[in-house]
Amino acid sequence: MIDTTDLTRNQDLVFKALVDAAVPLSAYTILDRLRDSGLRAPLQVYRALNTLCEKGLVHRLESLNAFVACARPDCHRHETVAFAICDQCNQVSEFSDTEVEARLDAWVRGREFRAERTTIEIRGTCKGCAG
Amino acid sequence: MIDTTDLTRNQDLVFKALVDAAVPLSAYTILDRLRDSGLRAPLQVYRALNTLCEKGLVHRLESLNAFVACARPDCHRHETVAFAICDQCNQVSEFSDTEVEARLDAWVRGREFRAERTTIEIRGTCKGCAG
DNA sequence: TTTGGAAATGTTATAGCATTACATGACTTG
DNA sequence: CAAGTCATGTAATGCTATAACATTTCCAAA
Ligand SMILES: [Zn+2]
Ligand SMILES: [Zn+2]
Ligand SMILES: [Zn+2]
Ligand SMILES: [Zn+2]
Repeated sequence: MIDTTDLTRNQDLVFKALVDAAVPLSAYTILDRLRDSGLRAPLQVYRALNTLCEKGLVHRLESLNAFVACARPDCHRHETVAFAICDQCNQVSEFSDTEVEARLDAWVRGREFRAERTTIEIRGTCKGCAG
Repeated sequence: MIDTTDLTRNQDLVFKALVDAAVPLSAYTILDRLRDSGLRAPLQVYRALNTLCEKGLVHRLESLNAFVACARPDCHRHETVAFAICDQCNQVSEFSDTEVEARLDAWVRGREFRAERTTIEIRGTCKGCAG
């Protein structure tokens, strides 16, 4: 289980901003929303985001250059998490698939490639927006 | 099979720069390497890259903000291509796995999500660099 | 041959994302 | 207290990508 009690002030502000948004936010959007709370510079946000990502409370979405609060407290049981991202409403669905993990792992092991971090992002349109 | 004969001047320059490099390059690195060939502005490179990506001759690597020449002339038979990227030597291995595609497709179809573009990128260390 | 449309190009400026460098402060531990 | 570590503050800079607009090239239809 993930611990949210030992966050510093800035980390807590950034995390709460992402949880409130419920959709991915860029670092600069987070900064704008936290200026009234005292944040002044991008680096304050990026530092908090780095720590939050390391703790697994936040995920970086590479194809958006944005960050989203983790939707699944147990996602750390998986090495790899996948994201389905709706380009209309920005909703993100986070999931994992052990078979996908196994196939990718088999591929890299077969080539003696040491995997550190895997990104899986599906961009498209969600059910509600396609309707 | 992919056709490389109908490229415009700028597209051809950018494509050859990527083929020569054999590793991913950022748009600005490409621009630097092509200044002697007449390119002056980022947009000239980005426009060529967009076209090359649409044709499937080039892939964008989201986790690097960089571009790489397609290594597999037949990769278009697959909706989805995966990349193993060595952070030491920058070598990229491009592959596809129909089972991975099928599992991801099953997930999105189950939620009536319409997938447009899927990114799979594995960052790590290749066999040669791990020693 | 002319003409009109589509696509590519050239150029400047600007917007958006991320890090470097350095100084300061808070807190712990011996 | 002194030293070490971690978080913070601030300014400056660098990297990535697009907007806006003018011009040129090419090709096909009239
Ligand atoms: Zn998660
Ligand atoms: Zn949607
Ligand atoms: Zn390819
Ligand atoms: Zn390597």
